Amino acid sequence: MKTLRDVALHARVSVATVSRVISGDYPVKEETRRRVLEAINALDYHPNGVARSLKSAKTYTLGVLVPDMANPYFIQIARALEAVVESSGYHLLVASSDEDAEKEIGLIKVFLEKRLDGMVIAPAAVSLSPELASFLSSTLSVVLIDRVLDGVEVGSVREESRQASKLLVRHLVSQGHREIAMITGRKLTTTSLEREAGYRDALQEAHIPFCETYLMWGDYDQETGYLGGKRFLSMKDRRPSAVFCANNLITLGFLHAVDEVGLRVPDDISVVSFGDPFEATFMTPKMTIVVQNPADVGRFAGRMLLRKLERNSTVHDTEEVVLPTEIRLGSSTRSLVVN
Amino acid sequence: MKTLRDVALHARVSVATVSRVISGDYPVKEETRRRVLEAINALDYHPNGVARSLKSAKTYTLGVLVPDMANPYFIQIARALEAVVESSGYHLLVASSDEDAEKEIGLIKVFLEKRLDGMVIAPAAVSLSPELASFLSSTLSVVLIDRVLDGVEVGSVREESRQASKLLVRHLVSQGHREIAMITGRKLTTTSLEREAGYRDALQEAHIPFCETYLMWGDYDQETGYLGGKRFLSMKDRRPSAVFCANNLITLGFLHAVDEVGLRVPDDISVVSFGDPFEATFMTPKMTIVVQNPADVGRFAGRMLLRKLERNSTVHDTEEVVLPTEIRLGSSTRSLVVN
DNA sequence: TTGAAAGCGCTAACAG
DNA sequence: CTGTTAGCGCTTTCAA
Repeated sequence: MKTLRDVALHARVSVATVSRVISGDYPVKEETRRRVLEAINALDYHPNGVARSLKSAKTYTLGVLVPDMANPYFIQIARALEAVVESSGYHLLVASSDEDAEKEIGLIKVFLEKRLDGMVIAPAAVSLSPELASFLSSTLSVVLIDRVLDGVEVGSVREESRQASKLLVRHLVSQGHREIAMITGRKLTTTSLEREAGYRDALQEAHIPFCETYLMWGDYDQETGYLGGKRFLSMKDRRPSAVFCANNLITLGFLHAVDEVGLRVPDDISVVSFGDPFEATFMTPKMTIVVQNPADVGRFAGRMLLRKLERNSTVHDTEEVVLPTEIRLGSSTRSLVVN
Repeated sequence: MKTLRDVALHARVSVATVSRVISGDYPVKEETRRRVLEAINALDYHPNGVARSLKSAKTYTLGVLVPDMANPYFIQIARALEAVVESSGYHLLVASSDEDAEKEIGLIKVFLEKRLDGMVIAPAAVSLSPELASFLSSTLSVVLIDRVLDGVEVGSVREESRQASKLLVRHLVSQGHREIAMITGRKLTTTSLEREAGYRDALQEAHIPFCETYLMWGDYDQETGYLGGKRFLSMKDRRPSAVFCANNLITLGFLHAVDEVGLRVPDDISVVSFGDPFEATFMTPKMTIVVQNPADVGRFAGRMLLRKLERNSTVHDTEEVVLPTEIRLGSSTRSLVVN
């Protein structure tokens, strides 16, 4: 790889002059500029961004840390994020913690060592070590998405979950369902808690007693949905008449189980879930879902991060954005009410 | 951010000693090491990877350039790639050219400037400028996937496409179809050409004349599948009895169109396509597809890249891996043959 | 076992 | 308009 010095030698000028030509906003004699440009071409010179970053203390790279790269939800967030920040000249590094708190800390450290200018985190853990937490928020521009992290006082963006869950379950109730099960992800994340709360809200509202056996905790993946399906569908005497799946992947796994057992939705069992509107359209039957909007989450988070970057201040900007969601009725539930 | 110097001052040793403690493989007196470690903790010191990279000329970061971040196919390649390289201590930067040759060149330059140690490219363009091409292959470890790039003499990995396409279409023929249309992505990419060739192979084999109006070119996205569907389904007199969709996204769009027009698969029209086995399982009806295996593509490419990195040589390793594919029959085609 | 010092390639004063 | 030079933070001889 060629360096500034090589170019300078070739063009018979100083490194400073070459640097000036490249940066563009310095007065350079036309003839000199031409010679330098020529040398750059002749030598296949590509500026060394590493050296530049060391000097300027800016990498123009941001990071996003998601809990699961296999989940389209987070991929879409990352895409939207990338689209927003790239227009301001930033690049995006995507990493996945695979829902592992250890790995998450490791990756945050990697981001720190790579001296990224800022990062967006969809936390796998509920909290970080106090040192890292306070260090993070004081050193870097950070925005949290989807979940909040105890002790990390920064801006955050997520989608409304509790009310949406309540509406979903209320819809089931209105159709006469009373044995309503729920399959959800790991305990104790912001979203899990909110979705469970919404579920309980709706039950309470309908005076349906909450039943421990109807609530299954697992991960936000297909495996959990599948296992949940197997469990609930095999309940001889009191098989639930409806199931609420807490995310898109769980839904897929659950439908797989339903199919395998030879049952049908909604004839044998009703299903409601969180999901992607497009995906849900191509499933059979069309699902009744809380329409999630990862692109908006990414956009908001991106803009918030850019704002922090510009102010390049460590202002305690603890804005907490909660985006509204809506539910979309499909044909995945059956009414038990006889008119 | 603290620096080595801060730590050295705090521990009352030289920067060299701190560096030695961190690197680990140097003899340091136990007492000194303890003091240094203490200082590191006390100061929240995180090594500056940028400075390290400048000094060592290694970034331990690889890049992957895909044509479309919205396509699960490439996402899965990236994931597998990441899994492979991370076990060797590398990080992965993912970027998308959005099928834009200009943008692709821009991103390659970004990768070059960031001094990534190597990169995997799924080219959007058919060729690069000769200079960049030769420069690339001589400067960096590069592996191509999915498509080949004229003039870039490096290793490549892709999935068999031509024979697979032929089998797919032959299956339709065996069921009595003769009006078989095809919807495919941009002209002139390796995979497009191979899939079209396979389609033609099968027609020729069955002595069915190739018909220009039955072949639609577009992009590898839902839009194209949708438009293709609208076009073919509205052919009054000679609507094709079967359609071959060249990738997963086109299939989704096509099915959307079928649905909108009020027709059904396979009763009104048969469909075969390239796709993800899992996805295809949850579509209705179960699709007849060429089972693609992006994870393997990612793994092979990753291992090939690591091999080059280790030899850290610019050996002209032009291995060209073509992974085998297979077709999986579903219920998305209807036999026109009366037994 | 430790310290001093020379760069890695670049930018930005400062001086001419 | 152009050149000289001092670092950015780190690793690594070379001496001590």
